[in-house]
Amino acid sequence: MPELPEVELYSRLARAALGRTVTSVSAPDPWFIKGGADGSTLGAALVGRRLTAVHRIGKLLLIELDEGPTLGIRFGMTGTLVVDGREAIDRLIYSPRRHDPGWDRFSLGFGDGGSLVVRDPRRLGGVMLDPDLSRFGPDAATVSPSALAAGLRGSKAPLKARLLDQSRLAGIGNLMADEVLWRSGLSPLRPAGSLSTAEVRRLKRHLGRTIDDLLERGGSHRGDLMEQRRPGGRCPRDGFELNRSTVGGRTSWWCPHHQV
DNA sequence: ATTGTGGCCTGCCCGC
DNA sequence: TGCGGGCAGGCCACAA
Repeated sequence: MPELPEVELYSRLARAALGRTVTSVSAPDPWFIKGGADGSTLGAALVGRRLTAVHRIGKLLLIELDEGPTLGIRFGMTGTLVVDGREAIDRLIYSPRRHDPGWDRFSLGFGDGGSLVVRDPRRLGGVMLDPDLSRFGPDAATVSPSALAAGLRGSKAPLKARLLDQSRLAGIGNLMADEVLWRSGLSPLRPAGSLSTAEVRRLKRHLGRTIDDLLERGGSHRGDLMEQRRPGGRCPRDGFELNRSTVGGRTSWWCPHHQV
């Protein structure tokens, strides 16, 4: 599903549209437009503008337009980005493989005939103008060790819940949280504030490596733990049967032996 | 303020 | 063969 690695790949794909001018906006699904805008306000804000920059913060894609607003795109659980008919990701877990044109929830048409399309079967994503960035914590890909420690300090919430909290640390979703905790040897149930300095360092190290690996492998579902996230699944490291329960409101799998 | 819960969305999979 | 219930999780509103 679209977590930090997927959205990073989307942002790289979106850069193919830099410098082009928007000539049309299609927003057939009012539900998909967030923040009080609608199809006509989006059209008025975007048509005639040139794409000047693409950024990412956490799971949010940001597209800047010259002398215009910033377009924010969220991908929810099943959203993909398609530029000039090309997709950034060959397969998205939990998302249907077939294609229904009705799943194209928003698109920009460019003067050269190309397009940028947000495709989202389950409609959990959305687009907005000038998203509020103040509600995001530091991006998980670039967070400093001290900022990570500050984000965990003093919290009694389960470590995994804290990692999923986008206002504390932006970009981690359910699958990557399980993968990082498994690699770090930390239980998702540990109170976030109970980690020692050494454990925070270890978490930070594995966070960086996990993001690098998943980016290279092409998605958050390509983790080493993924295949065993199922009933009867066993820890790839030591063979113990994995625990499964809901932590932070999400289905969680972890090794009862080496994740402590 | 912090933490936890439930609901939204919809396609898919399993059992009957 | 068709059908219905359960499941998936990012995000938000709301409660304690």
